[in-house]
Amino acid sequence: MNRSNSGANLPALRSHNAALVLDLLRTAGDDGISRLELAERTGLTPQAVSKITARLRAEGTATEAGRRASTGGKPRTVLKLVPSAGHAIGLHLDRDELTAVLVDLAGTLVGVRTVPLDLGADHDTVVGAAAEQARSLIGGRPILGVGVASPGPLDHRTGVLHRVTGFPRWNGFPLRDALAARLGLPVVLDKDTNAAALGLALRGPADSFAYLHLGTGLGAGLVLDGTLLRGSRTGAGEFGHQTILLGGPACGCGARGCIEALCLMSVARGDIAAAARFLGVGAANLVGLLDIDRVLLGGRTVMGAQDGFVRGVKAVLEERARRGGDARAIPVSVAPGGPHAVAEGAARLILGPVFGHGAGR
Amino acid sequence: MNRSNSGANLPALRSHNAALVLDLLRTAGDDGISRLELAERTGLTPQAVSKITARLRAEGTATEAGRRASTGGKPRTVLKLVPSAGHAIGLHLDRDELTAVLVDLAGTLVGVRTVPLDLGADHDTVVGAAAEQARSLIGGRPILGVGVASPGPLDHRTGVLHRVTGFPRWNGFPLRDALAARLGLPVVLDKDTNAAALGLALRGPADSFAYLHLGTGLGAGLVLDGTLLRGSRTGAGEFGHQTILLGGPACGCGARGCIEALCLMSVARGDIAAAARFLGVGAANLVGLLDIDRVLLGGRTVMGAQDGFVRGVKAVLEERARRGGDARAIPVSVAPGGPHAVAEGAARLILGPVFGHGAGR
DNA sequence: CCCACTTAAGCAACGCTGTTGCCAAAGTGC
DNA sequence: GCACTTTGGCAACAGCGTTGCTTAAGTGGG
Repeated sequence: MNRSNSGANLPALRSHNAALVLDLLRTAGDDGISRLELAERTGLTPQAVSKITARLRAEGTATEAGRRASTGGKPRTVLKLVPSAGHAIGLHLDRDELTAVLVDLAGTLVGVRTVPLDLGADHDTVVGAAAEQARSLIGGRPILGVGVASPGPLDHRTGVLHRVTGFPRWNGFPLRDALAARLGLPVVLDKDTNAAALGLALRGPADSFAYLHLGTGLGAGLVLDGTLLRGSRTGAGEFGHQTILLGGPACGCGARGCIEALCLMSVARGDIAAAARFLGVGAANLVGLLDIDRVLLGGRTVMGAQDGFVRGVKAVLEERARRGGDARAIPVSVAPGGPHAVAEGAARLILGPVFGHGAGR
Repeated sequence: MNRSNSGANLPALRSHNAALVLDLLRTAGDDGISRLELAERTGLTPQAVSKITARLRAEGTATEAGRRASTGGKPRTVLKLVPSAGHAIGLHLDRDELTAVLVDLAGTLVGVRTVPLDLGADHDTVVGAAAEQARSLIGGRPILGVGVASPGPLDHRTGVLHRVTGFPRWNGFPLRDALAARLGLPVVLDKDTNAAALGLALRGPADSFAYLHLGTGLGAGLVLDGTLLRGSRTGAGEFGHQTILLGGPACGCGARGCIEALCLMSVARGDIAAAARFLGVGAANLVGLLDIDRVLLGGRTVMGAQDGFVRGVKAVLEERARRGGDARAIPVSVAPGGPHAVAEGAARLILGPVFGHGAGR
């Protein structure tokens, strides 16, 4: 059941269990999963699973697809998700570019459109462009909703942008509601780093990780136990302005010794190893504080020197593990996913709740 | 409903709603709460609340206690928790002292015992002493369980201690099961900082905060949206060894520039202001990363110079807020609760689940 | 003082949930 | 070919919150 302060009734119970089963079907992917395995994994009785899957099959969300080998009796019937039963739109509003994707229930990319965008243009132009790209991808399909990833800061719960760095015009603009009104669809807004992290979270099992994004700035998306951490004001993940060198070089934010400043200065000097070490120190702080399972790196700067960054961050974390007497250090790797990763993650803002991955906070 | 990967059936639904109502009764305290207000707050229908409260009254957990003023019709009947309907034991195993408390359902202290303890003694002696103190407080009352707070690191899920700093003998000892076997009661084990934070979390509404504990070491308990963050290996909250001054003075952990080292050195010099500033820098990093609502300070060192620490930490956070253009800085205060705060928090490890504050992870 | 009105809370019937007991279907292997 | 194992559906059921209605217990105007 999802964490909440609200009471639960029978419809809530039903949709909770349905979402749980759907999530297992989604995770199973092309392998499929049998009714009995669903029963084991959910703790429900086989009969309850039969009823739930019958409903899902009736509405077209799931289907029978072959059977397993027998183990001495009737072989198990394999159930699979029907990815085409639902679609979601993901929009990535970047400073100079707009990426729109259409994905199916399984999260598979069905369509992409990328167009130049001037985030400095007026509200109507930008919202209009976003709506147009979304509509051109939909093509008459029933759509669950539209997820929008934008540079922060913003408020996820109200869907209002704050003072987006470099684009003061957007301060206070209710982007979510404006777009929802244009499209007549549910819209969810979140930070770009959060969308990226959510996309990564829904790829695997529910664990804890940090996604560190080094591009023109440095931000983080935090996933704890499979749930995106947004913080009280959608401000969580301000990783770039963590102080790691008191009295260090000045940062654009007005403070001194921020990771972002140290990293970017090293990158500007061409010293990837130094940048990676600074990033590693921040990652080590974060790993200690949150006790996460892994660290993922991404962003244009990282992608330009993947090995150097992974090696450098890994070295710092291994040093930390040795000091602590831990057998294994936290693994570091480059975040999977191509150039549309953020837009695909934005679509997961819509897909997540379908599979019981609640809104978080 | 609590977050979980397991299916929910009718008994689960029932206990979820019952816990929700109980939690509202607990929060209401002596003021009590009416059935209609319970219905509004839970989203359940008034009739459902009537049924649930009838069950709670039948089992003795809740009771009617007076009525509100009329607003033109039948006055609302006030319901209250019956604190004496259940009790829990909290044990605080410190390096040189054992504190045991008995609290009722409302978390009110009913009994305390403090005895000297040598954590360096053998397993049987320590477990025996803990069991004896617990038993002496119970006095025949029905007890929900025993919560144990111990210095870390340890594994909350298995109830096994790891290499407790300075006491290698405990490495790998299954303290939870050993104590449960002695007492014949459910036992939950957690870190002392986590117990303290949980105690603080259950005092007010579900928000997000960090409890920073500065004593012989420096640790943190993190509560996000009312839920204790334990991390994947009960290791979350390692705050003392966050690097904030690269290449700084050496720390006992083997690294350099850890907050703990900087703080303790300043304290040793008698420079509370400097120590507070270091603590503040760590707090600012944490506030940015997790976007929490408030910061609470505690521990013997802080208690010895409360004003100095609060002022120092507050100053750094205010500076941070000014840089970010935020109207208000995150408030800082000294954690409430007397000398038994950790033991009382340990008891909340048992009481929490009764009120739907799940085990977290 | 009475009566209309308002508000609170319970009773009874109900729809829907997952569960239980039972049985048919569909395999394996001696 | 028959005994056995395993899967999965059917039907009856207990229990959840909901709905429609009734009763209880106040206020306040005439």
